[in-house]
Amino acid sequence: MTSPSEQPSPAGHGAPTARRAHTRERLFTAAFSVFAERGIIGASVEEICDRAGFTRGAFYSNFTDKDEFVLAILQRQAERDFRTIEEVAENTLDTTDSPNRKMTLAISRIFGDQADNRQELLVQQEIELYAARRPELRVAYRRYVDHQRGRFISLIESALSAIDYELALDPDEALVMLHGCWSQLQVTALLADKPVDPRPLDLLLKLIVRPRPTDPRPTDS
Amino acid sequence: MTSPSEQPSPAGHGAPTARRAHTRERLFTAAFSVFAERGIIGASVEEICDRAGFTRGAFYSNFTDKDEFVLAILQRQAERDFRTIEEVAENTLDTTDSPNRKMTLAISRIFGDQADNRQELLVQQEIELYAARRPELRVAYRRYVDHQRGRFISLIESALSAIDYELALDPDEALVMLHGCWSQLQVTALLADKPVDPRPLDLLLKLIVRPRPTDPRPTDS
DNA sequence: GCCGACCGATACAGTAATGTATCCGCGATA
DNA sequence: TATCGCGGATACATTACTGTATCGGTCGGC
Repeated sequence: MTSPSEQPSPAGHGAPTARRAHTRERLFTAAFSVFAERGIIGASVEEICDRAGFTRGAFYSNFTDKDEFVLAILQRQAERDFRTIEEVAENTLDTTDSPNRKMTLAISRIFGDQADNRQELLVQQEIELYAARRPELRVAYRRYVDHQRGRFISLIESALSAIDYELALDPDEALVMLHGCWSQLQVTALLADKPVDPRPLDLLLKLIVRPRPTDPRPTDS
Repeated sequence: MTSPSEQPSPAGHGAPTARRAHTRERLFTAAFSVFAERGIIGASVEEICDRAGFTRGAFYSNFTDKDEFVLAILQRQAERDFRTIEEVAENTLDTTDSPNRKMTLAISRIFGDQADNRQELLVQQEIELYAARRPELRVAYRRYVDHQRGRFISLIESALSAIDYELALDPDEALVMLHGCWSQLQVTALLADKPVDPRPLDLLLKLIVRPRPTDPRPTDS
C-alpha cells in the first residue's frame, strides 16, 4: 500500500519521530491529570492540550480520536506495568526480607506503586470503567490483565519458593483475593483521605501461604 | 423564614407531593440506565429525561443541578442497600443452610444482589468514582459506607454465631477482604463477559471463620 | 544557506448541552 | 363549577466542545 516515498502515513500520525514521541508523552502526562480530575469522559481534548502546553492541533495531528488516544494510553500503561513487574521480579527476589515483607512489597509495587498516589489510582479505575463500556477497549484491557496476571503469579510463586514457601491455594484464586483486597484498601483510603492501611493485606498473605513441605529428597514417583 | 402561606419552598422542589415523588423515582431509574451506559459525567440531563419520558423541565423543577441529583441518588441507594441488609439479616439468618452457603448468600445479596447485573455494578462503581472526586459527595459516601459496614459486620457476626462459628480475625479486616474479593470478582466477570465465579469468595470465607470454641459454661472471670 | 517536509497553531462551522424564563393543563378545593 | 397553584413543557440565549481545513514556523538534509 504505502510505498516508501509516497505517503509516510495516511494522515500524518504514523511516523514515530522523536519530536512526535515527545509530544505524545506530554499529552499522556497531561491526560493523566485531567482524567483524574474530570474522568475520562469528562476530559475535553482542549483541556488536555492546554495542560500539556499545546493546542488541539497537536492532538489531532497525533491521534484521530479520543478513543484512539485512550487506547494508546492503555497500551502505554500496560507496558509500564509490565516493566514494573519485571523490575520487581528482579529486585525484590534478591533481598532477604521476610516472606511477608517481600510479598507486601511486591504487591504494593505492582498493584500499587503506580497507584499509591491519588491520581494514578483514580485513572486506573477510570480506565477500567471506560474499558468496561467500549467493547474494543475491553478486549485490549482483558489481554492486558491476563498478561499481567500470568506474570504476577509466576512472580509470586518464585518469590515464595525462594524462601521455601508456597501458595496454599489455587494461584488464580489467591490472586483474586490479593488484588481485590489491595484495591479495596486503596479505594477506602482514597475516600477516607487517609494513607493505605496495609494490615489486612498482610493478614491475608499469612492466610494463603504455607511453608513448603520439607522435601528431603525429590522423588519422582 | 418560610412562613406557611408565603412560599412552600424556594423554587419549587421542596414540597414532597406524591406526584413529585413519582416523577423523581422515574428520573432515578432512567438515570441508572444512562449512567451505566455513558458514565455519570457523560450522562446528559436531556437523555435522562428523555428516557424517563419527561423533558428537562421536569428535571429542573425537581433538582437544581446534576450534582444535587447525584447526591439524591446516592442517598436513595444508601437507603435501598440498608433495607436490603435488614431484609437479609432477617431472612438469611432463619434458614438452616451451611455456614458457607449462608455467608455467600448474604454477601452476594448485600454487595451483590443489586450489583449482580451489569448495570447496577457499573453504576455502583461510577458513584464511587464520582464521590471520590467531589468533596461534598465524598463525605456523604463515607457516611454511607461506614454505616453499611457497621450493619454488615454485625450481620456477619450474628449469622456466624447462630451456627457456632466466629470470625478468626478482626471484623473490619475481614470485611475488607470479603468486600474486596467480591468486587474483584464482579469486575473481572464484567470485563470478561462471564458470570461471576464464586469460588474464591467461598474459599476466602473458609479461611477467615472458625468454629467457636466450645463454651461449656459462660464464666465471667 | 536553501528547500521541503513535518508538526503544531489558528480559524471556523456545526453540534450538543446547560440553565432560565415563561407558559399551560390538570387536579384539588370550596 | 370556577379558581388557584403545582408540575411539567416549551422556547431561548449562552457556552463548550468537536473536528476539519488551512496556515506558518522550524528543523532536518544537502
